[in-house]
Amino acid sequence: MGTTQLESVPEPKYWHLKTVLSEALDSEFAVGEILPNERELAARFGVARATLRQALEQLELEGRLQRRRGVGTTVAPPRMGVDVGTGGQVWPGTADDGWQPVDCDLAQPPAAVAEALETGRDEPVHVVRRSRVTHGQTVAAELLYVPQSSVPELSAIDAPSGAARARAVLRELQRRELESQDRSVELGSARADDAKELDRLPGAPVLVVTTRFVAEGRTAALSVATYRADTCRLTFGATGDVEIHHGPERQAS
Amino acid sequence: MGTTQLESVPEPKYWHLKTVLSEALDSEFAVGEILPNERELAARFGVARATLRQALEQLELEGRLQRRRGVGTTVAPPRMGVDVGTGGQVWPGTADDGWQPVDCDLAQPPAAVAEALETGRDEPVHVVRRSRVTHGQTVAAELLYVPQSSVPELSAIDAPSGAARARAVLRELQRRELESQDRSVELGSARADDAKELDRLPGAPVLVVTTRFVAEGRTAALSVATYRADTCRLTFGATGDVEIHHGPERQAS
DNA sequence: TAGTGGTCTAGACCACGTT
DNA sequence: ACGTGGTCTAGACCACTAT
Repeated sequence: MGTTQLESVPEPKYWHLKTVLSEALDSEFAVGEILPNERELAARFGVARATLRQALEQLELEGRLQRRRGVGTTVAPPRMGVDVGTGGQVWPGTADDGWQPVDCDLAQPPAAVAEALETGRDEPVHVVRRSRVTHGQTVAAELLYVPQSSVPELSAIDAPSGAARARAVLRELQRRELESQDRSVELGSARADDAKELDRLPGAPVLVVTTRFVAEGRTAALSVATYRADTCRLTFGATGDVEIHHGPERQAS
Repeated sequence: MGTTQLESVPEPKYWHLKTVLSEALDSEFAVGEILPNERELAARFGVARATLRQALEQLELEGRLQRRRGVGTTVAPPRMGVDVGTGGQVWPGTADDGWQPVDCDLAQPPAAVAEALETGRDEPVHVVRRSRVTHGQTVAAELLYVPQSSVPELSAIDAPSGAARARAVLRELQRRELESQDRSVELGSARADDAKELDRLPGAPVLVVTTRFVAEGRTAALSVATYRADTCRLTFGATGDVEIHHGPERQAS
């Protein structure tokens, strides 16, 4: 037969689109460049806008694109390597690692956190909020849960709340001896408050890094940090400059 | 005024839906239970099917649901903790960690990999494929790139390819002294082949763990492992049984 | 063959940032 | 005010799994 094998394996349109766009990004666009808008791209490829969006969503998930409402779709720079677990075993706030205390108050933690901290169900704990800024961008938001028993000498008079109190809690925590820590990473979606801090929409994909700090045989603190999954590559160990990435990258003029 | 504050902050429908469903999952459904189908759920909530699907997608991303074409939507068990980086610094294949060699052949690596390996552009390297099985489920697929210079004594006669050769490459690799290794984690989407191995659709969200093995000052091997993001929580360090999770969970009868 | 989730369409309106 | 991406609808058909 003279027929070429058309769609004998019906690859989804959005998948094929994604491939085509991905190659175009490598060869025809520079980092920071603005793509044509969705309606035009859809028309150009002869698909419905929803289908085009499905392809764009995937590319954004992979960190190739950045979309902003009211602005447009731009070509994203390669993901930045963000070091997690500097030097292995240190209390939070010890190193100058880009974490900035935001505020702190006393609140009842979620049930799952209370369980990990081995505190009573209704016992309030210190909740320290911090945000991490790298290369001028907020890449992570953290909630650090510290049981009152972990910082017994904290004076309530110092500051009732706010960044000053956050620093005080961290300072008291660092006076204890850190036995060990363990960490886990999983995929999540940004809660409304985290999303705002990270300059993303609610539900945006994030990498949730949970760290448990152990001192004197007990969980002395629990950190839940949410990193922007689109722009961050979490690195562990010495050098964080390994670049495993797609093709050529140029800079927008 | 007698008006209640209706939608003064117009929260998206799918977002609200997600919240409602999430609570229902906690209180009214058991792990493994099958939800009503999408058309019925959409009708029940009075939304279009696409909107309902947007909520389900998010819940699946968070590991709360599992959807299978032709079958239905089921309540997912809590994510399993998968240890990454057992004992810190060991060659792949040393520990009994659930990794199984699949096959191996000589191929030209992607440009980015060749760069990290510091091999010549067109120089073929050993590509070992392995898959990791935990609790009876394939949770990860790996491509391990090993330059020929890292396993100089590998005899070509042993086996031309296949699992036997994969084991041979690993064995030779383990004879060298491992200096250090560094690792990074980022979000990706499954390529077609990985997706098949992981029993997911192409484009499914995965956690990509890249490990660089250093021996004699050079990158002796590079591992790119893709983990199912929906079912896995990657753990680092001693105990991997910290459970930071949502509400109550029951078991399906 | 029946029922499920996956893909796709062609519209509409809304929220947001810029001008 | 305008243009962007974000949300939503009401359909249609397809691919897969189980019976």
